[in-house]
Formats: sequence, C-alpha cells, structure tokens
Amino acid sequence: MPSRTYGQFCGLAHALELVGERWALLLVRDLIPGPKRFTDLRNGLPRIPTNVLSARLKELEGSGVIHRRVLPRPEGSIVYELTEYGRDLEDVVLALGLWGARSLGQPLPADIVTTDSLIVALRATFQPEAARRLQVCYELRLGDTVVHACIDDGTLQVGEGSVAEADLVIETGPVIRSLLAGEISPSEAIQNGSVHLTGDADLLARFVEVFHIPPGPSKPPG
Amino acid sequence: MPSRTYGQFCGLAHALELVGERWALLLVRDLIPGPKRFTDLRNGLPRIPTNVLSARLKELEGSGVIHRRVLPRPEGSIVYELTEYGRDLEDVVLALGLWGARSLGQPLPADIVTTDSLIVALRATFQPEAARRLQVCYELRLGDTVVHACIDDGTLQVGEGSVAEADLVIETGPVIRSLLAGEISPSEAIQNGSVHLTGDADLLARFVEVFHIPPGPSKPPG
DNA sequence: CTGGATCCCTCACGATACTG
DNA sequence: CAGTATCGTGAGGGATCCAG
Repeated sequence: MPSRTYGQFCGLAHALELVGERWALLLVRDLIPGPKRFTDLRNGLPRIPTNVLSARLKELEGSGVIHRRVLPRPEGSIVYELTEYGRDLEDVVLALGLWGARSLGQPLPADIVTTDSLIVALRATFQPEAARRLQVCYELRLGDTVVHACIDDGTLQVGEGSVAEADLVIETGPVIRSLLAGEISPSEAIQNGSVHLTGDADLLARFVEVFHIPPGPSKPPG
Repeated sequence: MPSRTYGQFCGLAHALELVGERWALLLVRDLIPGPKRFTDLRNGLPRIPTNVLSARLKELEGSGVIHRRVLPRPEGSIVYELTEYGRDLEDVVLALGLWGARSLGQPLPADIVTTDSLIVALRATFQPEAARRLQVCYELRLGDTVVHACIDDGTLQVGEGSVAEADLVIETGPVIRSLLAGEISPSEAIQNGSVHLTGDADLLARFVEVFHIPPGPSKPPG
C-alpha cells in the first residue's frame, strides 16, 4: 500500500499506481515477447539500477501483472513472465509506443536499440490490412540487434535473431524510423547508403507498407 | 527536458519521457473533456502540489502534448488544452483506465471521484454495439459528482452536471464499479439500497450493458 | 480571486559495492 | 545468476508567499 497514492477512485489512477512507476512499462514491454530472467531484464534495460529492478519486479508481482516462476531442474533458474492480466496491457503498450514513435527524433549518442524493443516496435507498427495475401520473411539488422519478421497473409511472427530463409535482409540504423514514418522513401534511403539490402530489394517497398508509423505533430517538441 | 532519460531509441521509452512522469497522464485525462484553467486542474487533482502541476504543464507544453492559450478579453484568463497530438492519447488513456478499473478495489476513505474522471470512465466503458438502436439519457450522481450520459444509436455524449430530461437518474456510490463489472446485478444493488433510481428503473439494465468493465484478474492484487 | 513561484523536507531513484 | 546493502542526489509532497 503505497502512501504515495493519487487519492482518486479511478481506473486510470489505479492503473498508474500499478504500472506508472518509472521503468515499469518498459519491463512489461520486455516481457511481452516472452519470459525473462533477472539478468535478461537487466541487459535489456542497462540503465536500471538493480535495486530498482528488484523493487519493480516485486511490485508488479504483488499487483498481479507479472509472475515469478522457478524453472524445473536442472536449470532451477528464475523467470518472470506476464500474467494474463499483464498480457492485457500489450495493446496499451503497443499503442503508447506507437504514439511516442511519432515524435521520436534522432537518437542521442548513448541511446541503444534492444532486441525486445525492436520486436515490440514491429508488432506496434504492423498493418494487417497491408499484409493481406502477402508471404515474406524479413531479417532486420540494427547494429548488433537482429530480429526477423515473417508475414503470412495478414499475420505476423517476430522473433530474435536470424531466420533460415529470409527473402530480404535489411541492414540499417536509426533511419528506420524515418522510413517507417514515410519521411524518406526507400529509394532515397538506399541511395544515400543508410540502408543496405541483401535479397529481393523490391520487398523493401512492401516492408514500409506493412510496418508504418503515422505522422507526428507538425510542431516537433522542443 | 528531463536529464533522467531511459537511454533507448524506442517509441515507448520516448512516450514515457513525454507523459510517463507522475501526474502527467491524469492531467491528460482531465483535459480530454475540454480545456481547463490552472485552478480547474488543481481542483480536479487536489493532491498535486502546485509546483509539480506547474512543472508538468510546462513539460507537456514543451512536448507538444498540450497548448497554453490566453482567452480573449474580457476574461483574459489562461486555459490549457490538448493539442492534436495530445488528443491522440485519448484511446491510450481510455484503454489504460479500463485496464486499471478491472482491478480497482474498494476506495480508501480519502479517495475522491471527480467529474472529469467519471466522464472519462464512462467513455472508456462505453460499448457502442450494445448501444445500437438505443436512445436514452442518464443522469449519474456519485456523491457531489454529477454527470449525464446521452446515448443515441451507438453514439455517446457525456457531460458535466444534470441534463434537462433524463430518462433515469442513478444515485449511487463506489458500488457503481461492481455494477459495471457485472460483479453484482442491478436488482441486487437496488435491493441492498446501494443504488437509488428516479425515473424508468428498467433502464438500469440497459445502463450496465452499455457501460461495461471486463473481468479482472482472478487473483486480486495483494 | 487566479496563476503561479519559493521554500523546506522527505523519500524514491541512481550508482556502486557486495553477498548467497 | 539473482539479487541485497549502502549512500548521495534530485524529484515529489506540502505549506506558504507573491504578482496581476
């Protein structure tokens, strides 16, 4: 019972008491792709102090958002996973992430892109309509971060690392955001060298249709 | 410009840097029904210190989420309103509020219900399909907080205060949540006196169909 | 009276070191 | 690997004060 309560009988206020603390929703984000160990979560959020990570995990467990589970022998290690209630946050997390992506500028030099954030970002930007009657596998490489996205008639499967038979491998950087936001065209990106392709290059046009970020605010934040 | 950054090039991390600070999303909530003055916001969130309110308003304005506007004479007063970008947060706020409402327990003695939180809650719980071919006006009274909700064939209009010709006036308390969650039936609520009706009492059954909170976690949070 | 700014205190957060 | 312990800092909480 946090003494630091909003003092309102309101669903939103209660939600913010459950997952509104710093780092909490980023932990939920990293648990969306699947269960994680303490160290995995730490690696996915290098700037979180371990005591804060520990505290958040306890709070989220107490709130029924995540569940702490001890794996069967011989590993015997501990994983954290979303409960059913926690999984129901997925749509909110995706929507909020997409909203934020609309005003995302250039990354600071110290900013990183993690595997889980990229997986969730692909899910958030996925346009099922645009993926109808489409069957293709992409491999996306942002620095050391590699994920694959396989599309099969309106459905999406994203995962960590390479995939056996990608139709197109996309190697790029933060410019991927401008690409998905339609701020630059695929051909521009290829020409200025910010995107390198291996495979069927024409599939990049499909990619930016299937994964899309809506326009952001006309007056960018100061 | 918070020096306290998450250090990730990620839409969600950026969104949380914009609206993830304490009180920020509650301010957005209170601005959803319409523009508000500093004092209105303060009254809607009695526990927010004025310096924090001031800081949040500046940050949200700098982020392009809200806009500070000086009303024309003779009032000359200042109102804060959501920008278009800020308005695009509405669906997220409603979804997060609905998620939180599912695990909302009994209010603490000091907890309050404000007009704006109630208006937003009604919008969040509204089920357009259940409101098809329905035309009815409700007046909802929770203590001093009075709002009206008028339904017209799948559309909803909510507002502060009474409405001229309500078909049903519902006077109740926090039990309204259990009612919308289907945890108790309208007849039960009437029988035990936790709901008092004026008008066509049969319309209460429609009310709990049109405004609904999905089931919460089976294991309630500790 | 509205629309804040200023002060002081506390506690959560952040960084680091350390333990089972 | 999975956390706990310690300690400094800065944001949040609460009251008061000030300008238009």
